[in-house]
Amino acid sequence: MTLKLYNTLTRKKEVFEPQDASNVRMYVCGPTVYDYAHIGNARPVIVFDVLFRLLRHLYGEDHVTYARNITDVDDKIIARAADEDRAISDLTEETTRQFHDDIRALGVLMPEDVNTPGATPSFIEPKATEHIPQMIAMIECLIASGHAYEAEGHVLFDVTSKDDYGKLARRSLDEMEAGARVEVAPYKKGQMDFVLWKPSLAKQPGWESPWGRGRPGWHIECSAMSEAHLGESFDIHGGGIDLLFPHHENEVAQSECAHGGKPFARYWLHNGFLQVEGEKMSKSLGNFVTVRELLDKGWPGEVIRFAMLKTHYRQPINWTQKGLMDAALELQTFANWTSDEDDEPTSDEPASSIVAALSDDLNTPLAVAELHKLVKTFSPGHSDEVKQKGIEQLRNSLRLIGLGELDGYDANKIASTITYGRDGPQIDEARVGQLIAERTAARKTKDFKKSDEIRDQLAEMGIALKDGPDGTTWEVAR
RNA sequence: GGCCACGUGGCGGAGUGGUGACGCAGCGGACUGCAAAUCCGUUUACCCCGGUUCGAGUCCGGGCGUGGCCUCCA
Repeated sequence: MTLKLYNTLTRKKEVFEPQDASNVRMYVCGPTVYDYAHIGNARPVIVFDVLFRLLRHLYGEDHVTYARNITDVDDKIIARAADEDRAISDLTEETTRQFHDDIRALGVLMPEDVNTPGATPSFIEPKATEHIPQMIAMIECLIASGHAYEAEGHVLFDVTSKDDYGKLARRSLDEMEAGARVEVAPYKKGQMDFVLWKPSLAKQPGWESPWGRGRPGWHIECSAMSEAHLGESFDIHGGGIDLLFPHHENEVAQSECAHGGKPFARYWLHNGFLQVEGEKMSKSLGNFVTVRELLDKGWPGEVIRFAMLKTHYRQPINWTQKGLMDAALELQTFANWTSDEDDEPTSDEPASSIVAALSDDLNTPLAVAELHKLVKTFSPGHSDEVKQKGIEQLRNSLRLIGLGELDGYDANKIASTITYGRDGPQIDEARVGQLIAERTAARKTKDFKKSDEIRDQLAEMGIALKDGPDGTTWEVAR
């Protein structure tokens, strides 16, 4: 199966050819830990989790290395900790824990899920604060090679020292300088030069360095951590499109200059942006949707994940309540088939149509369409053998996109929880049971007038009935 | 202001030079006492204006709209 990926570097869909098929390496920019992850933060985590799963499927579980960092030193963190009058490590550790809880609920693979104790880990979650020496070493190397300079306690990268600076974001220095709107710090040689290291006040977190006590600039951590865990040159670098400039451009500049011009990441993947109910998600509009809020409200992680994957990763998403509900109902179609398992699986192979869809630049919406088509191949009137094989393929295919845990899934219950809250409406279950018994009795004597009256009465109480072969069941109407 | 994306049926959302993806909703049918659920079938589309082509949602140019980056925010 050929994997094709859209490479931001070339702005084309390309056939993916790893440097070393026995060790495919991917780096993704992770969160800055100072607050709950919002739905926009969750997107790259989910998208690249699917890619990680696909790579493991295509190249073998032992032949993929994935690094997704935690940024735990940053001015936003410093400011938040100061606001809340708490220790920085306290804030970053708690936020990291919350982040892990959230994404685990979204069905995202965690290092402990894939790493074997004692073996080389295939999933690393490096922290910036644990790589300060590597950052300092890289900065020293950049100074020594004439790409960086020290000024007033800062170390800055000289963008004019790299001929092809701007190649990833496709901007020229002239354009950027013409379009710049900010005042330039007086110690900068060029207005686009960016900080590699900056001095820290006594109160701020800092590390001793050749340039005094200070802390790293924003971009250097990813260059240092990817080098430490994936090497100077690796296959895939992922992140949100918003990071393209300046963050990723500057990573390229730092790494390639520190590595004697050796190419940095070979394939750059960027996920699209997200809006909420048609508006930009912003603090000023007060429409930030955190993963935690959605989970607390009663949206299962699988629904959030599925809603995300229904849109191609490069497209913008308009995140809406209706979209979530649609996703919840659609997921029921698959859960209907996968929930009851009795037979031992004979294979863990997903359907080739789903692998093919994912292999075409991670086309998850097409993969979902293929899942529906797969269900149609076995749903009604087929032999048990065909059905069994189909269900197995469906289950394996869902697992490939991280939706393998649908046992007990109940869209109606979800809808009811969302509508009425976790405690639900006040329902007198004994009374409901009594009415249903009365109705059943009426139906037995073919007194359908009375039977329908009772059903109407229950409907007014917010109860919907289902008459099945094994009797009548009820649920909260939505 | 500069640079970059995106704009598909009532809604969501793939595709991207030549047979109407797929899902929801709607409509018709099966099932059901009637419904619900489930299953089967099915109507509706490519922002606007030019151009290229035998043929354009699909390529090119212009316009409009939305969004992103350039500046802390993903």
